[in-house]
Amino acid sequence: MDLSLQIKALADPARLRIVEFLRRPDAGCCVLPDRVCACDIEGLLGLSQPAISHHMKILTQAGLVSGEKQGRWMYYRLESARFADLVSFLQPLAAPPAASPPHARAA
Amino acid sequence: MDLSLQIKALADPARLRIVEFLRRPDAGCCVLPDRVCACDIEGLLGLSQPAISHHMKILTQAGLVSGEKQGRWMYYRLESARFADLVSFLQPLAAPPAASPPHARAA
DNA sequence: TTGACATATTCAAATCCATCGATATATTGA
DNA sequence: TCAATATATCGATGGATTTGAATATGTCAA
Repeated sequence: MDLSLQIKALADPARLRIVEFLRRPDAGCCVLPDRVCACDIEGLLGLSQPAISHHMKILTQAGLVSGEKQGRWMYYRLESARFADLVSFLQPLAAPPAASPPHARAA
Repeated sequence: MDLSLQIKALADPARLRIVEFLRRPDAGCCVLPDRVCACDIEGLLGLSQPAISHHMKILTQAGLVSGEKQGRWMYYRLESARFADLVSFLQPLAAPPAASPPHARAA
């Protein structure tokens, strides 16, 4: 529920790219319909395998992705519900403050 | 344009509270219709004045808020357009991957 | 001009974070 | 069982980040 946790998980260029890749995984060695193997992510960024594992852990702990082990491979998937939470939080901030603010001095 | 900059600016509990406060500033010593004085923010969090100044600088550099000096005081305001950018980025990720992914295997 | 006040900046300390190398665990195939 | 492979964990390191104390800058009031 700590929204800050999810935002912090996205506040890293590598993880941001991972999330975008999970949404639109172009090609890849072992891409399934809507899941992505960790090895593909490793190929995407120029990072070491432990670094990828670390980032996936952070994204998973934040609830933004979920992983499922299948044999030797780890398949990851976006958890769109959590992104919807983020959108719900940000949307009021994206609305111009035109109308009546809480402590408006009239009615 | 670096979306990561804006997300990183929000990835801090203090700054998240500041942003929420800017949207709904309940009371305060010198609150204007849709602007908030820095001194009110200092009262809100339990942080020192330099810390507040630092956070406001980061939020401003990210374009999420804008400040206007008025006499001795600094008035801050949300830049909702930037939050709209964030929403635009997150919304596709919040949509369930139901329909045809780019490399769908049928139709 | 002088004093008081609001904010910004500088500096240093402490903490956190991303990354890699080495290694561990687990799974598959022979 | 043994070798190979995919991923996770550990330990260490360098760099970024948060924070407060001290100080600077700018502005108002008298």
